[in-house]
Amino acid sequence: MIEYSRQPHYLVAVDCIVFGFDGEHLKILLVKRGLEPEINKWSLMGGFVGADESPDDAANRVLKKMTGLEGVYLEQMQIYGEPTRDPIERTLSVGYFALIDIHKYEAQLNDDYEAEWFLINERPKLIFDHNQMVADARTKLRYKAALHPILFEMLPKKFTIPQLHILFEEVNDTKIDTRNFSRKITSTGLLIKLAEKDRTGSKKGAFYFKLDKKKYAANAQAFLNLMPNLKT
Amino acid sequence: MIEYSRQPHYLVAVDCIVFGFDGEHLKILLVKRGLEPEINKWSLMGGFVGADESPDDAANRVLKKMTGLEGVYLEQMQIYGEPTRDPIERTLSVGYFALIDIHKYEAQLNDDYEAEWFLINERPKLIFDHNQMVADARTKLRYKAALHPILFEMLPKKFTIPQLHILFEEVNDTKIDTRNFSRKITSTGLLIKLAEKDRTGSKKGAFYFKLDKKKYAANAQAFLNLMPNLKT
DNA sequence: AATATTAATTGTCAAAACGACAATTAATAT
DNA sequence: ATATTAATTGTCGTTTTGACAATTAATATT
Repeated sequence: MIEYSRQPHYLVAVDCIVFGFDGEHLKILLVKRGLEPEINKWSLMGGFVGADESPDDAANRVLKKMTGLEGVYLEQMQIYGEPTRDPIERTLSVGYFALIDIHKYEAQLNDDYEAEWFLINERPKLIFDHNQMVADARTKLRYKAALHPILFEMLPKKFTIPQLHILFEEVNDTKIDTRNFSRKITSTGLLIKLAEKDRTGSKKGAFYFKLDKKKYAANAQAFLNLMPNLKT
Repeated sequence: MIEYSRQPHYLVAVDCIVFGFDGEHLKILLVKRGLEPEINKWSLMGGFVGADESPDDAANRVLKKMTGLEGVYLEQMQIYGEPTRDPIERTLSVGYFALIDIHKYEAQLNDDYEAEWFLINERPKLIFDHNQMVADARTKLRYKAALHPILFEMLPKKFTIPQLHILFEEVNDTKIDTRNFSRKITSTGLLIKLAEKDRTGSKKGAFYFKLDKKKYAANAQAFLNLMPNLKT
């Protein structure tokens, strides 16, 4: 019987930075930790990787368990593996960021877990290295969203250009010219204009759009230059 | 004494895809595996993450041990964690890709390990999921290199535009117009032209350039659009 | 019912970047 | 001296960008 003798073994966990958008601000979903140490402190959604699952499986399981949602946009970020990051026992954690439609979540809120949305800039201090994870996720979200049309994942199926516009500004923490933005985003050819208008936001109303799934899939790897290189 | 009861523990490893460039082709450095199972088969450079080191530390240690090189460009790729990827015992592996100056390595070749450079397209079948890792690394290298000036890492301190040009073509497996390429690459402002010329490649000779480290550091996060959008 | 108001959308335009392709240059080889 | 070769610099029409103006479609006000 072959074996890898005398190599140390570790716990492996996943932690998810769950991003949502309430129409005005970028938010993250946090939970009160349910086990010692640091019980009842705010933390990211996470859990240990089980014997019969991959880290990706584990992240999906954790999200399903805590939010009730399946098929969520999930992206592996990086591994956090400093030897002393968990005071109890060496644990490596795979960081993921998730983009979810905040309204979908609220619809099927699971009260078994004390979960709460926080404005990204007004979040409480988190346990362990979770603060660093959030900072990294924010950076990665910006990076990815500047090149790939992923922010749609945080909006309902039908959305308006102004909604998308605010979301882009929030994620990038900058002002973007509305006029240039709508032209650029429609020129990607990824949006299908619907007949219906959203009249809640303004007098004129803004047309709803939906995503062209085929083109979305086809453009998943291409670079789109969705963010302007602001001059001056 | 708090503990995380009854959670499974796993081995955690690192595997490195080491890229190099011989002036003509993109290559990867492989080693003959030194332990069972699959002993003497070709594999990536790897090792287990020790008790007192992070995965990043481990990757650097492995590279130092097997190539003698320190301070190598190393980037975390993703974790490979399918439950059955290692037949002996569950092992999760963090994949890294490394870019090294092939000549630097040859200079201090360490014969304790049977290491050999292979053309990226003529490599032998590798153990476990290492073939997938190489494919992923290639994709990620392309992605990153299209936006960030990292390919310099595979060239000597002094290099010529034609050298860089061939490297870009190799990495992206496409032809790039020489005339447009040299203008684009110099217009980034990242290169400093030296007085000396390389006369080995042609009659006219090509000027050597070196990297402007300051600007390189400043542009590490910016997008540069280094690859043309080939039309037709 | 006309008018003011507001936010969405479409227009304009100059500057910059892009990419196809030509011409020139600096060396060596004949 | 001339041919040859690869490096480099030029040219130019097209597309993209981003600053900013004008128009449009609705509701609210008078």
